[in-house]
Amino acid sequence: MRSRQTRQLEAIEHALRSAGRPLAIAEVHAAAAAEFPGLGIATVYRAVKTLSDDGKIVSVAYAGQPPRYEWAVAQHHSHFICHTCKRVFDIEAPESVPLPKRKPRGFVFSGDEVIYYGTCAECRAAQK
Amino acid sequence: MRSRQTRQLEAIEHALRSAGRPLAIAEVHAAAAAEFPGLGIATVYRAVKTLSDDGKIVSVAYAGQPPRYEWAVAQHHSHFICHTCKRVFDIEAPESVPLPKRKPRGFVFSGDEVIYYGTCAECRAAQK
DNA sequence: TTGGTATTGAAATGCCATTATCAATAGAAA
DNA sequence: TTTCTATTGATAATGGCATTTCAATACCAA
Repeated sequence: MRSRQTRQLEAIEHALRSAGRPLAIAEVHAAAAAEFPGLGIATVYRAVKTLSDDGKIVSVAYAGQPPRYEWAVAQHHSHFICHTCKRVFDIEAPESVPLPKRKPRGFVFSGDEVIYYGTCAECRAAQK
Repeated sequence: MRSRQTRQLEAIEHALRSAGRPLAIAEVHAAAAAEFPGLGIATVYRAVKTLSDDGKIVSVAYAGQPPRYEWAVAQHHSHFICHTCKRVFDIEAPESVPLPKRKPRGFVFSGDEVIYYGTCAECRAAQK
């Protein structure tokens, strides 16, 4: 039961809230440590766990990458993954995704998700 | 450089080829061991690595789950993930996925992927 | 068949993200 | 302030896969 407001907590929350995209633990640590030097990695893990339990952030994980966390927003959105740097960006979700024409007998669908792949602006600039 | 054809290799290849869906290492081991009792897990890792290097199988990985491997097929397809057992099934890919209306400046898209979620027939039957 | 050696199984080892430990620190109530 | 104790940071411990090691085994060319 968290009962005290600390500077490190504020830095971590701020990092996640202002990122606008899902951050891996290492990314959260880097961003928050810029605001609060000396921040320990264990504190990041603890804070992320608390924020996750409280529903303030949600986790996202893709293909062989460590889980990432992003500030929970009501609005539905999709993700864009850069093949080069592996970072995940938020993009506007498509209006609708077609249901598969055939589904295996007995399967019940509950949702879907679209992932777009490509190269982000930074990586594209870097490889020129 | 693999230069001998062994029974364990055959069992592993057969398991992957006949599965029709991506298998985790543990699943490959279970299926192949049914055909070749005593099969070691290290052999599965070695075989999967070789098959992967040869391009005979491709790997897929989702959210917190270990990577899975499926026999490489030319045909494009999507995956269905069962929320309950976490297994991944192949399903026919949708004809087309809408491109996002707005893309961040400088991003270049190279492809997309749709993941469907739900409950598989087995798990649905089990929870009744 | 036989012999040389690639391959195997079991166990040890490596790797690394996450968690637990614990003394020191710093919120915040009084 | 002072005091109590939640929280922190450093680091050790853990847990999970994955890889390496090595003596025993079994392909397969001759």
